Amino acid sequence: MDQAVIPHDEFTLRQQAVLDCALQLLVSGGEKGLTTAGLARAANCSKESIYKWFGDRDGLLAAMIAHQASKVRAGAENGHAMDAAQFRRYLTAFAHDLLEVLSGDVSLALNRLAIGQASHADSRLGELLIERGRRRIDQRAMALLEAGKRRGHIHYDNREAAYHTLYGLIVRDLHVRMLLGEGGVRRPDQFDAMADEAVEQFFALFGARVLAEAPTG
Amino acid sequence: MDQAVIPHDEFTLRQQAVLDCALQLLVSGGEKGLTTAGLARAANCSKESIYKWFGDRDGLLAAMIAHQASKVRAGAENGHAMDAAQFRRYLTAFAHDLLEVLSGDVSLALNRLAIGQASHADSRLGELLIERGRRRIDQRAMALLEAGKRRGHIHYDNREAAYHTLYGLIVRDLHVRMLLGEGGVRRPDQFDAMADEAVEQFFALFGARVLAEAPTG
DNA sequence: CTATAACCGTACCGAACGGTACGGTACGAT
DNA sequence: ATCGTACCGTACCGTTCGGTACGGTTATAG
Repeated sequence: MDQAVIPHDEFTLRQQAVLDCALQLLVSGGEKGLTTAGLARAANCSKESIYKWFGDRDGLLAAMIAHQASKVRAGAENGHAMDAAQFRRYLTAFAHDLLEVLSGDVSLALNRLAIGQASHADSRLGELLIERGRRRIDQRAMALLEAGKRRGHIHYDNREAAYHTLYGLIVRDLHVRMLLGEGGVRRPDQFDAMADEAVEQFFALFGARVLAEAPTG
Repeated sequence: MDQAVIPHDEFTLRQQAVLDCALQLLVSGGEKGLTTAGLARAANCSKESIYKWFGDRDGLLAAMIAHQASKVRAGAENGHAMDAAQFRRYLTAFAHDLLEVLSGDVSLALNRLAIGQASHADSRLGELLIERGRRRIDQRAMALLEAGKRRGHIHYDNREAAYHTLYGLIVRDLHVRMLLGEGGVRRPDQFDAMADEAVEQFFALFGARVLAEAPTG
């Protein structure tokens, strides 16, 4: 009652608004488009508040990552009585979601930011991005794979290896190409077909029917 | 005779030395580690020469990419009388080379640079990187696939799709993770095993024996 | 009414960087 | 000897940006 809005973050609503504004600036202008003065102007707040809330610029960037990560809900389809077709649908949905997430404006901008900061100094932004953003996707997918294996829909020896293969089949080199800004790579209208094909290939490799030639590594 | 050294570039030897120095600076310090003043100091040249040779900073970056790309030799194994085992070895070698290239210090630094510049302004560095660096790798691989198909070792309908699948099986999410600077991802000692497994899986998908379930898209 | 706290807007500072200008030097051509 | 060219090293300029300081404003508590 005294807290009508669930605190999505460790941040105030006002701070979240500022962080959203910062994300928008980052998306539209890249790293150089996000300056403390510009953010203060765009968000109608003072630079002093920004520094009080987030410490310094790196703190702001970390907060932006944390804030954005707190927005994505990890869809947990635990699959009670999941038959083969349902399992396949879940996998396809995961593939589609993954492509959607990776091709999102904010995701691309944050990944570009973290990658740009990855070399000079130990800014740990990359770790933060992986830990806060990717980890829960990985967990969701691997739980799904585990459930599929338990029900005999697929077979594998190494869960992480199987997941990484699935990831590779879905994403291929799309992520890097989008990060590089190559025109004509982002085709959300083809995500359905890409997800279908990736899952098709994944079943060809790990489907329970094909036990004959298990990868010998 | 009058030109004992083959002109690898469109650049003077002196300019190439400066570009190499710039690449080294970029590798060690990231984008912020590469300043015109710092480059002039490290390469024992004047800033004026840098600007005369390369125009401006973006010209320097483009020249660095072109210079680096001119170094990698495109290994052309056209495979006369290439039997199945030989084709498989070629594919594995390609996979290994790809992992080596993508995990190289200079490659990672240049990709980070291009990705960082990808958002703000139309710097076209990403396009340049893909066109000069990736394209010839793609060509080499697709020529190899084509030869393998012609000899009946593999089967596919769409050459590019097959290649992208091969790429995904080899690289997975390794490239992005390395770009993000995640510790413990670069394991060159495992490249052999990874290449083997990727090729194994590629044959499971596109090997000539398994014509039964062609991907219906 | 007053004190305190949070915050906005603006002004300011110092450092770094891209880019330019200039004096000095080595060297080949005439 | 002299001219032109290419280059080095340094100094310089304008701008931008991260970070700080300060005065003015709202609002809540006592």
